[in-house]
Amino acid sequence: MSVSRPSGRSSVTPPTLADVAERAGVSRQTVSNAVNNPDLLREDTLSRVQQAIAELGYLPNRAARNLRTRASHLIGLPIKAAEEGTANALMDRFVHSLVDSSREAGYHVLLFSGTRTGKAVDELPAYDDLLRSTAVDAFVVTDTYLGNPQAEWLDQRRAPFVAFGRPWNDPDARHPWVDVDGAAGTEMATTHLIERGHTRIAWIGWRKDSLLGEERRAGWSRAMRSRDIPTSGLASRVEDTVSSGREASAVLLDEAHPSAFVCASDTLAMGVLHTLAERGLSAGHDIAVTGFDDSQVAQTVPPGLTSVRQPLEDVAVEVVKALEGLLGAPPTVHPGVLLTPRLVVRGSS
Amino acid sequence: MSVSRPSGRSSVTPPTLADVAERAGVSRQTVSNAVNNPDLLREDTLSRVQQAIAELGYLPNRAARNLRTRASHLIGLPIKAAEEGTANALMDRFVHSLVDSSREAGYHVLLFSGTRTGKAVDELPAYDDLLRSTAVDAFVVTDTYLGNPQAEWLDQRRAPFVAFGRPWNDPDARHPWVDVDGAAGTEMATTHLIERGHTRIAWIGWRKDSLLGEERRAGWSRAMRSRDIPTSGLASRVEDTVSSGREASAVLLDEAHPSAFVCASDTLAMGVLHTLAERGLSAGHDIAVTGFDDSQVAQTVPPGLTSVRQPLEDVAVEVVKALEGLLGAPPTVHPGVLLTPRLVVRGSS
DNA sequence: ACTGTGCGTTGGAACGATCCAGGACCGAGC
DNA sequence: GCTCGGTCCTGGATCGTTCCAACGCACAGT
Repeated sequence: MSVSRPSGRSSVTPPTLADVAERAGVSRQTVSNAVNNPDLLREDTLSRVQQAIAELGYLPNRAARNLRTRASHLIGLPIKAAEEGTANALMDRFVHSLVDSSREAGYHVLLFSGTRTGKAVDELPAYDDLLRSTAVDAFVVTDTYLGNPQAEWLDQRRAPFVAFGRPWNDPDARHPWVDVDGAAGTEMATTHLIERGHTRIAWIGWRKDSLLGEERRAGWSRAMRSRDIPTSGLASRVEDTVSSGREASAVLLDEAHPSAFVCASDTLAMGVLHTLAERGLSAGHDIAVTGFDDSQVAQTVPPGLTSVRQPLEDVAVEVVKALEGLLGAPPTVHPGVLLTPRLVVRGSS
Repeated sequence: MSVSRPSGRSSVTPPTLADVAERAGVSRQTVSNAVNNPDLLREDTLSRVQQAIAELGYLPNRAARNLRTRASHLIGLPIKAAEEGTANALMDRFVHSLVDSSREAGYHVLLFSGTRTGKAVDELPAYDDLLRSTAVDAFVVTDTYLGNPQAEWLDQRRAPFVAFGRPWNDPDARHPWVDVDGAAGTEMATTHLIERGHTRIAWIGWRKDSLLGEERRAGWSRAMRSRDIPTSGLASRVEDTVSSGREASAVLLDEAHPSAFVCASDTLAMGVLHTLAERGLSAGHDIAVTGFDDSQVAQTVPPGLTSVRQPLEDVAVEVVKALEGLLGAPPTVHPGVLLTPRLVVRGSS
């Protein structure tokens, strides 16, 4: 009952555990238990404390809790600049779902980016700082393409993190991951075109050193081969830019005479639409096109671009599940989750 | 020199201020000063402490610092779901720049969203929780359209925040804001079309209760009127969707025979492109079109959509400047900053 | 009556930083 | 020689929470 603070201060300072304790006539620890382990309290005590909490509008101070529990209840999410001139803006849906799922699990999402030195962006110091200053409990890493050092670095450091994307280059990586079955997506797109009567279906994908690109390509060739449709001369591998897609499709049209294109990205598919527009061909009517990611570009471009839509909302949910397993008590072995995309059919096919 | 912690623990626990102090042979407070007020130290002491810091790889514990200073060094940024089927994804550039500028000012960005109850999303409880639990120091609010209660609520609560967008509905709002001169943007677009020889230039914008939309419309009519070009019958006001843009442009083409369209958004402009495609007209060749926001859609759609590009990077920089003024010592009066966009010309005009 | 066994609750210590009041030291001034 | 003022540094208290050891109490077992 000691007056540990001058009265009248409550108008500027939020109420603390001690204030609630005094009002409810219990000790601080009991209030703490009421918040974190209600089961430990007798029913009448619990309700008395809860009423005091409600009356004062008490909410635990995060900094104090974080200090004591050695946890920040924050999840670090690195963001890269969206490339200009591409259709890639899929992070939006993912981020939003990640924020929602995280909140339900008691976490918030902290954004950060690497420091730019000249042109190259080095992200590792940023990870390091956040870890060492205990600013975040874990990371979500979204790029696990070949040669990306972050996942490996974090693994070595035994820093908790979950990857969106398989550990392509590291078969015995220990961290949890969630990914989307890209091959299944392109296979759906290709099968869809075959069912529409197409047989000469071209592939425009990424350079061979992109394992992600090779996987998507595998979906196309699997669908073709399972119906004994030849694929030779129908595949092209280029950079992920609109102009590359435009040039590749022009060459393919001249040399292989396809009636449809399956692309590894919406960006490449937009390149195909450029070629068609230049030649006075109509997408969907004369030549069919499918993309990948169901970007806003795919949704709005006339006549609508058929595209493979990744279940980013579900990915985020799985990522948070994995994070909970990582940070919670049970040392669960979370191997990896593979989700299946779906095809959104629009006017371009 | 007291052994305040069991040895061997340093391998798992990051070094603390006390560790650095012991190694450098100074008190904790001196280390703290070396980090926060280097001027107070004698030169040789400072370098000795700095060396100890470097050797141990010390970084201040965020939670402890936050607890003591009653600040989280976090800035809350609410995110809304990007609407499907529109071209609006402009947050990407803004967020990235905000993260970068914030880091330079010593802050990180915390994402949050409202809790969905049924269909409506109520964000105010989320703001309230973050404030009361001292999880963030300030907010950045990005939607200040009419009827948005957040800015007003925060103002009343005297919570520190900066708005991206003018306080349209509250002339005597006290908070700092940063905005882009939309009228200047549409005026540039319209003038550009006039210089290309167009005289019948139509406007497709938003419903009248959108002050933001009315401002953009004013830029169009200002450019027209300053050259004595009549505007009657050439304006349309609809919802911000692709289909609305398509329908509005179809009606305008039939009734007013414009040779060019200035649109309040890329989404509406895409609607125009749909109409043109349906009628076998060529954007840029037969009919000129301009959009607003320079979205990825504008950048990738054939033949390229001329669009007004907001200086989002600069907006973020100004927002952080305002935040620093708000949270720093000097109670600066930061009235409001208005930036000018620029026109990115592409094939559609 | 005496000892164990839970349950519900308690007060002190700790997390790691900063705030604050004051101490050691040194040269200047009378 | 003594005080004074300033610079540089120190040790204790504190922020608000959770961890930890232990305590009072009611009840069951020998």
